[in-house]
Amino acid sequence: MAYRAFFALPDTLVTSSGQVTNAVYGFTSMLTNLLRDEQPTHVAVAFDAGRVTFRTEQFAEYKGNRDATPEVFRGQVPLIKEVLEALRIPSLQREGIEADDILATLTQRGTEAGMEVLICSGDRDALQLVTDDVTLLYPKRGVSDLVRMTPGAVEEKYGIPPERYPDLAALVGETSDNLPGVAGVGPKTAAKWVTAYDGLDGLLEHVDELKGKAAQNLRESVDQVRLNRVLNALLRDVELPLTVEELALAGFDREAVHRVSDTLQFGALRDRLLAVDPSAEAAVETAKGGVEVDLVALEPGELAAWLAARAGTRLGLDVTGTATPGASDAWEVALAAPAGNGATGAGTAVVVDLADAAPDDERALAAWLADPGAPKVVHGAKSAWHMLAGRDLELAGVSFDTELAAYLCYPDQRGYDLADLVVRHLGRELTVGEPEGAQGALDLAMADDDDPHEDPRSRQAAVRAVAVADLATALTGQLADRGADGLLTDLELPLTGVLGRMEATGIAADVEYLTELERQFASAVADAAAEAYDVIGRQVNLGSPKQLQEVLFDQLAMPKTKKIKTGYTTDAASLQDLYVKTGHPFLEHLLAHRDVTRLRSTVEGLLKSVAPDGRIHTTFQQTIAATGRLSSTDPNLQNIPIRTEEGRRIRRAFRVGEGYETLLTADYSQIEMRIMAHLSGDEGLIDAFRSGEDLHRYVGSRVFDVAPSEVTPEMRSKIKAMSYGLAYGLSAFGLSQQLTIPTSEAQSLMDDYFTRFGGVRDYLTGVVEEARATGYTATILGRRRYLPDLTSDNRQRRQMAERMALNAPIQGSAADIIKVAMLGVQRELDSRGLASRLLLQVHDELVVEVSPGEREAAEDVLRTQMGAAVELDVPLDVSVGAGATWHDAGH
DNA sequence: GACTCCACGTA
DNA sequence: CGTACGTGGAGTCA
Repeated sequence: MAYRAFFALPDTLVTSSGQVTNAVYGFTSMLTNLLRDEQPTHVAVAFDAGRVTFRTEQFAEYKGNRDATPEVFRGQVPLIKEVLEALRIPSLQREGIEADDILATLTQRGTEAGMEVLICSGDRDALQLVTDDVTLLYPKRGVSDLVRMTPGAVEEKYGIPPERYPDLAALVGETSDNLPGVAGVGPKTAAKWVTAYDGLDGLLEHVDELKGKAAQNLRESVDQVRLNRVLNALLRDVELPLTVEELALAGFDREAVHRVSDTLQFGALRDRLLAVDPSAEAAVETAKGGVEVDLVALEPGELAAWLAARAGTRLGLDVTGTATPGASDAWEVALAAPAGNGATGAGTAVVVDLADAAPDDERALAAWLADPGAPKVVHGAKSAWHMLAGRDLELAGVSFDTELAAYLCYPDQRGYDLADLVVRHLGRELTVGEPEGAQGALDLAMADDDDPHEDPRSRQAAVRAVAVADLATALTGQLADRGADGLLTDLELPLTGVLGRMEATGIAADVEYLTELERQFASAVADAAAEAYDVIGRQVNLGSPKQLQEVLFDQLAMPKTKKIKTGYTTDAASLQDLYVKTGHPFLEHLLAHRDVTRLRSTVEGLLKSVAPDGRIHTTFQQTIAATGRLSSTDPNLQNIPIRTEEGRRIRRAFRVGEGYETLLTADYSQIEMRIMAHLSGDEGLIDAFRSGEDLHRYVGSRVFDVAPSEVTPEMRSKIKAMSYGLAYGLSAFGLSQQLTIPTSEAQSLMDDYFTRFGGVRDYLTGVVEEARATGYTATILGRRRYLPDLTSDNRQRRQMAERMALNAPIQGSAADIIKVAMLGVQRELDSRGLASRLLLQVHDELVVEVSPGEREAAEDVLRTQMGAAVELDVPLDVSVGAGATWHDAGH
């Protein structure tokens, strides 16, 4: 069936890392439909074990006409087995035996056990197994269109009962098995003979009585026919490691289903798959039983006592509201003691409606939330912090964050949705357990609006709070297994508060200036477009790569660029290249148009993001980057232009705010190279940093074997490109492209580099080897990234994973360091009573808004805390700049 | 409207 | 055939 899927589906079904998935996708899809439509109680999947079987021993040419199994298919077989493992469906195979023999054996045993049996196979030999209790689902077309072959259907199609089918096949032959049939004998003749003589044996006994050409041919190939009959008989007594009872569907390993769906990039198929999980129903039923949450309806004023009764217990906390930095609000708070404590196994929860809580309860809640000694578990502490801050409620004492914990355990995952984590780690669905007597959500919705305990949304909040508390227990162990408990407690969790403050503060924007900038960029866009249209004599959408391809490669017949999925690339590097080759003025205007369009859209985005307070509040994502970096969204303030003068104009729009003295920026110089020096222990590189000499000049003098003063700017830039490239797994080819030099020259440059800095080479090869052995890379603070693809059979996937393994410890350690520094900076600003405040982080840079008179103190805090974040074998160099705008504060 | 692809900005 | 991100526009599909 997998093989059929392989041919039925296009090989363009491929993951982003290049793994073709048509066979595994098609197979899984078919299996999903079977599970859904047939509702089997027991399932197994049989595999062929190899080309050599007992049949090839009896007839060397058996299946000898088959081409070698395509590599692209073969590579997917282990993936199919992974899927099956996740579904807890046994895979069976045996050396020397074919899959259909295993199916025949299982059919035999199942029938003996009184079961009804369904066989799904593309091999017609399986027809012989069909009985009143056994149906063959035979693929008609592709893999989704299955015909139910019952005894009646076999009879109708072949004119014989199923048990006679092998007799017929022996006479007709089987092309796909390379079994020759009797010349001139097709299914019609064969069926007639088999019926007339009551089977093949009867026929062969009376072979001399038959008349005609076909009969003559039969007499000449009796031996082959007998052999065919022996070979096409399926074995029904293969020794198997499992009994049929052991094939009972156990329910999916949902975590594994998610994991394998992640790697295979199953989207809709993942959902279809999870929807047919036989265990899901059980989970939902449990929830319906109402054992998940016991939502206590407190009388006004009772919250303090409820909390006091649970003093010291870690409670789950769920805040409902909106977490828009600078405009956040909280509406409702749910608190829960974890399930499993009470006799019923249900979590106990209370819900506080912030809009109309009794003053006593409000005070009790505020005190508990702000109490650092009252431990809390949250899913997404930063959001909760924002929402509560919107109500002037302080949040402290968060001892666990299930979102951050899941991120630290599985940093490569796309998201950490609470419902998904609950399913993965608790084997439950995040559904509202219905209270005793209630008929459903509709009744709940129609209940008294004023009582939060009757509101389904309140119950949902309570369920989340319980789930978070339970999840914390499950994830605590996993976190400890990965040695990441310290990272959570000492780094990521305290950082949420720092980030929350930064986001809430925002950075002041000069709206008038931005508006004027937008006007200028917009007019430059129009000019560039007009000139471009003029050159080619027509108007096209310059923002459409598709239309540009027509202009460049059809109308102007320019040389083709690098191929991409949708034709040929029109990216800036290629356009520049084309311009050098053709000197065509259209390209000049097009490139200018691109630049200025981009700038305009950046400015537009910023203008849209300015909040009523005149500041831009980004959101720092703490659980996105697999290396441990932060990312910035809505808007992204980590990719504001800096390289070109035009772009730098945008940085002037970020200003020191009213009532503050100046902006201060502090960045680490060459932090990644310093980490490389530290991790590799390469003495040359360490000396380079200790010498205080310009790094690239120093390295250049060693590689080119000249005095540092002799290093030309050209040499220096080559060295710089290579040094940074090394941390990304740059190849000689990549280097040659970047520097526009021959690959051979790039290769010898790299060779020379590694001769001088052997420690770097040893480190880089060592880090990949170690990651392959352990399965993960680690940063200096022990942040892990798991890279299962390091042992992939697929070269593209493997090499991609190798480059990730090279980069992750370096980029990730830099991320660790600046996070530690941020905690230190915040702590020092607070303890010294300074009003200056952190605004932004851009991977190796911090931006601070300085309160009047604190210029020197703030700079001291930045230099000290950033410089002392960790102890490396090389100094951490920090450079600081000040100015009224981000541009002027830069350096 | 949801999604993918391309292109491009940052470190 | 260099890692890590986020965004906006074009194009496509249901």
